[in-house]
Order: sequence, then C-alpha cells, then structure tokens
Amino acid sequence: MTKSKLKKSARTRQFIIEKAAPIFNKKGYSGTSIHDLTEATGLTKGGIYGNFENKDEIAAAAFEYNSQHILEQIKVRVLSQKAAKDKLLAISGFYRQYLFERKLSGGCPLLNTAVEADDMYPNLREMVLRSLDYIRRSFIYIINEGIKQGEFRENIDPDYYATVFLGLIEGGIMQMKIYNKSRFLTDCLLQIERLVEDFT
Amino acid sequence: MTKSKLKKSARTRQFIIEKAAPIFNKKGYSGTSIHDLTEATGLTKGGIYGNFENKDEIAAAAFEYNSQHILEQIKVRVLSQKAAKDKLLAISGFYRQYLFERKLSGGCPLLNTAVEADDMYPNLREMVLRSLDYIRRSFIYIINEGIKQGEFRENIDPDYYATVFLGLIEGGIMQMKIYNKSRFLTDCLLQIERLVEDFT
DNA sequence: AATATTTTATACCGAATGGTATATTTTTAG
DNA sequence: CTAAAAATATACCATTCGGTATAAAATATT
Repeated sequence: MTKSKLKKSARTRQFIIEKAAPIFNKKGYSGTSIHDLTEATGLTKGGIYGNFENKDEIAAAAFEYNSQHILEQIKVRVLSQKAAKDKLLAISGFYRQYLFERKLSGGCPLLNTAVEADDMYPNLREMVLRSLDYIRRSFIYIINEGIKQGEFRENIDPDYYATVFLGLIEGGIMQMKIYNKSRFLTDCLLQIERLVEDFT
Repeated sequence: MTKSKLKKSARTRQFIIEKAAPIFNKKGYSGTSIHDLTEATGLTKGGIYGNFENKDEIAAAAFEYNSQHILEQIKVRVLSQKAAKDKLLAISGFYRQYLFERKLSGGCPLLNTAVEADDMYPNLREMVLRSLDYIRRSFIYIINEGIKQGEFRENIDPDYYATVFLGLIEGGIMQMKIYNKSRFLTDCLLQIERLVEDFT
C-alpha cells in the first residue's frame, strides 16, 4: 500500500461514487445511464463494472453518499447546541445553508429519490425511508427531551410536529426548485421556527 | 360523425391520454417507454404515433390530464363555499379525500413531475409551474378576500401562507407515499387547518 | 354501396441501453 | 527488479429505445 491506506479499488470506487452522486441526484435513476458515468469519471465500462456489480449498486451507493452527507451535517449541528429549541433551530438552520451547497444542486436527494423510488424501486425506497426516519426520530427525540427538561410545554405531540417539520422542509425545497426562488424554502423554514418558538 | 361528436382520432387520442396518465405518474417520464403505452392501450406504435408527434407530446398531455383533474376538483370545492375560511378548508378537504382516489395512486402528479422535470425537462417544468401557481394564486386570492371582508386579521401575509400551505400539502404527500401511511398527510393537513383557524 | 380519406398495424431503422468476455495495463508483493 | 495479482480498456453482445415508411384496415363522404 504505497499511496494510501485504501486499496486502489476502494479509492476508485469512492471516486466513482463521488462523481455519480450528483448525476443521479439531478437525472434520477431511470434518467442516468452508464455512459453518463463513464463520461463523468473518465473511466470506461470495464472500470465501472470492475468496481460495481450493476447500475443498481451504483445508484444505491450514490444515494447513500448524498444522504449521509445531509444526515451528518444535521447531526453535527444538533450536537453543537444544548437547548432543545436551539437544536431544532439548528436543523432548520442547516436547510437555510443547504441552499448554497453546490454539491446538492439537484435538490434534496431524499425528496428526489423518494418520488422516483416509491412505486418503482423498492430497495431505494427502503433506503430513503431509513434516512427520512433518521431525521424524523431526531425531531422526536429533541422535542421529547425539551418536554422532559421543562423547556417545552407538555401538550406537544412530537410525532405530529416531526411530520409537519419534514413536510415543510421537503415541500419548501420542491417549491424552491420549481420556482427557482429560495424564498419558497425560507418561508417554510420560517414557519418551522415560528412553531418552535411557540413550544416554550 | 356516427358514434360521437368527436372524430375517431380525437377519441383515440383521449383514450391514449387516459391510459398513459397513470403510467407516467407512476413511472415518470424517463421510466415510461412507448412499449408501456402500447401494452396499456392495446394499440401498436403506429396507432400511438398516428395521434401524437412523439413521447414528449404524450407526456405533456398526460400531465395536463392529471393536473386538470386536480385543479378542477379544487375549483369546484372552493366555489361551493362562501366564507374564506371554508374555502381554505375546502382545499385541505380535497387532499383528504384525495387519499382514496385510485386514479392518482402514483402520488401527486405536481410533486412527481416537479421533481423529475426541474433539472431535466424544461417544458414539463413550465407546465408544473403553471399548475402549482394556480393553486398558489387560489390560496392568495381567498386569503385576500378574507382580509378585505373582515373575516381574517389584517396582518396575514397571503404569499407566505400560500407557500406554507403548499409545502405542507406536497411534503405531506411525499411522506405518506414513502411511509405508506395516510397519517403523514393528514397531520400536515391538520396543521393547515389549525393555521387557518388562527386567521380569524 | 363505392370511393376517398383517415387511422392503425406491420416491419423496419439506427442509436442507445445495461452488461460481459477478454486482452492489456497498472499496481502490488516478494 | 520481477512475477503474480488486480484493475482497467477494448470490443462485443442481445435487447430495448424512440421513431418512421408503408401497407392494410377501418371510417367517413358521396
């Protein structure tokens, strides 16, 4: 192992994933061809198929990559706050900054993949479900903690608000993308923040 | 004109649209092949291409069909109410009933097409934008009327709430589809109704 | 009913699809 | 530095893709 701790194949695999991820996010699973990936990576089919079994496996890895990037950033931001209210605002804060991430220019991978996969690709659908549920459970956990520690009122339904918050986020992203105006997302995020304000 | 007022071709065209619409809504534009349509209609390629220029035109007609169905139902429900508050509740009421429409089992065509089209198919994107904006403007118009007639408070921002409502609707549908539980949509609709309640 | 017209079926096209066998190159280990 | 192993390029495969020319069938007009 001269150049790196990882084997060559592992590095190439990662390289392919990084190039493939934004393409799948923009064009979707059906809309992305292997040729798109050879073009983006500079590799040939042999190079791609030497590292992945088939298109499904690349798509799955690409989604996981896109998804993990979001979940990790949310995690970091939440952990950096102490008060439950600030933790919730940290999540909406992430999506405010998210607007400017070139990496995710194709929109929200959770939303994109959810819409394409739900009726067509059960494996991808399952992966989306797990990722969405991570955010959901984060909301629920934070709200419950807030209640437990007397920071929030007691009659707040964590499940309900997790759904409302996620709905506002994804619905806001959808509108932002179609209107090509960030205001549509920021308005939805503002509503989340107002609801959170009302928790105390 | 023996059997109908419409020419044969017009009837066949309509027949193709009706069969194609749910397929495009489930599988998306990239995911739907002409073969899918010949299979669903019982026609051959000649029959299809005798009535449509190309796949784009079928997809556009299919989206318009799906979209019009929604917009018309919203229109009817809104017109059946007099008070601004009831008009707003009529829209969320539509989406409650919407859950059970077999016709739209593939989810919300506005959401589906928005997500697939935004980066890839500018024509479809434009059509989605017009449809979404119709609902948006309905919300705005109703809220403005409510304010004008003293039914709602005066410090309500119609544009803001139109965005929030649409976000909750589409975000709710997305969650409902991926979790396969209607509660995720009904919770988002409930939040709309609570916000409307607060307008008075 | 006969004919003109429209509509649909058949048969085909080149290109692109996902995928693979194998030759060649590159990397790794001794 | 050399040999073994791994990774990549080349060339190819069958299938499907969207689309079309044309022949056959169905419909509309007289």
